[in-house]
Amino acid sequence: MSPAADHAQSAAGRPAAGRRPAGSDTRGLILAAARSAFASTGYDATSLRGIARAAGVDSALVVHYFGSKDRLFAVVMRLPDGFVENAVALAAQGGDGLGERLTRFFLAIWEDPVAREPMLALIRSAVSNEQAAATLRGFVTDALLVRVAATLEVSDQHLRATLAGSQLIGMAMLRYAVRVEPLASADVETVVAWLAPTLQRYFTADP
Amino acid sequence: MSPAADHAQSAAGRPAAGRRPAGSDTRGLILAAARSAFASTGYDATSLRGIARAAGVDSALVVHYFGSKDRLFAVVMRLPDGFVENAVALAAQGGDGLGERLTRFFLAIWEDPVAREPMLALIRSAVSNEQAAATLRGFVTDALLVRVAATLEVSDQHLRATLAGSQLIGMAMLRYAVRVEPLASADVETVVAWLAPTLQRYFTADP
DNA sequence: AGGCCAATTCAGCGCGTGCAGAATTCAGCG
DNA sequence: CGCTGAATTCTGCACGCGCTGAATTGGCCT
Repeated sequence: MSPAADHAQSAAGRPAAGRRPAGSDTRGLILAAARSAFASTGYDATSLRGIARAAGVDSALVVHYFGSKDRLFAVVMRLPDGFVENAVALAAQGGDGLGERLTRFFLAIWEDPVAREPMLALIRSAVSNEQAAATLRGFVTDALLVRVAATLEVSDQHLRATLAGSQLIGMAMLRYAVRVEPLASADVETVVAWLAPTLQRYFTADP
Repeated sequence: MSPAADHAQSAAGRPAAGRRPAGSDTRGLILAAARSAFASTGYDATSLRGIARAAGVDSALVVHYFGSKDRLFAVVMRLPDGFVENAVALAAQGGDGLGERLTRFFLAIWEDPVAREPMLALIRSAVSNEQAAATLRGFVTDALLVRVAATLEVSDQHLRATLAGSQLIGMAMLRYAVRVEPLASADVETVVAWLAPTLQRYFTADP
């Protein structure tokens, strides 16, 4: 009955199987839902079924598009293009003001809502998932900070880089993940003003 | 058959139900296993069955002793006595050298294998479990740093305290949870030498 | 108009989870 | 020696998980 709308669903019945009208980016919907789910609860505590529910879709469809939870996570985790290159370029400008430039760069990523979600997902997953921890380790050490530190002419480059990373990650945890006030609501300039000298000292101080 | 050893287990059979010989602190065994399990994987990813397996015990026994997973977690999370009091006492000694004393105190907790496990459990759970996050928030702000900062005569006490906390927690994450080198293997004095001035500046600097 | 195939849902398998209840074994006490 | 009650295990329920395979629908191309 009611043949005018019989294709979508039978009254209050099931959502009706079959292909949807063109232009409906279902894959994109799923990806967005996954991004937000992984960002807010981390890898382990996020379920394919939950993602599917949030995207208004059957959970098998998630598997259909992405193959497995692991592969979906990997897609979500792709960082914005040029991420690492930017960081290295920053360092190439020399040691003076490096602390401030790095702090600004790191904060800019977190303040950008698109880039923030993979970052949150990474931090949330790294503490309880060994694979994600390895990714974070690799990112913090190899990809970002060591290459930054290598351009400096000081001893203990690796230790200095890790210390700088510890301040940045600690800030990200309290400000964006756990949301401790008043750090969570402080404006960017205030945070930069406090952190930049710390990083500068880690990179250039004598001891 | 073999009536001499028929009470423990029937050859390679089941572990035999019933009460154990006296003096076997089973509850303590379970608690230790739980501590280590929660510390290494966080609340959500830890299962009662896993804890029971590690303790060489049936999972129902864990429930018998502790009632529920939540209650077991709560018991594990009890911090060593006088934890907070020590921190406040530290601050009462005045602003000079506060950065170093606080850093040393915080590191001492993490270096102590008994106190380390609840701390790890807290950090590992806080990022993906809202209840644990609230605990961490409360600890960082109310219990510890605010009371430390309140004894100082500077503006922005709360922000300063949170910044100090961000450096300490970031260090703990990289050094103890994710274990990024060379920070993870650096000796305590080195870490103190680098972090103490940072905290001192957060507590007393002008801007 | 008709066929192909991607998109989508459904049903279900095998597993692990937290937890409850009954059954068993034993230590300690009178 | 026999009771009692705590300690311990067994069985099982109801659920959510990741993932698979088959079925259905309907856009798109010729």
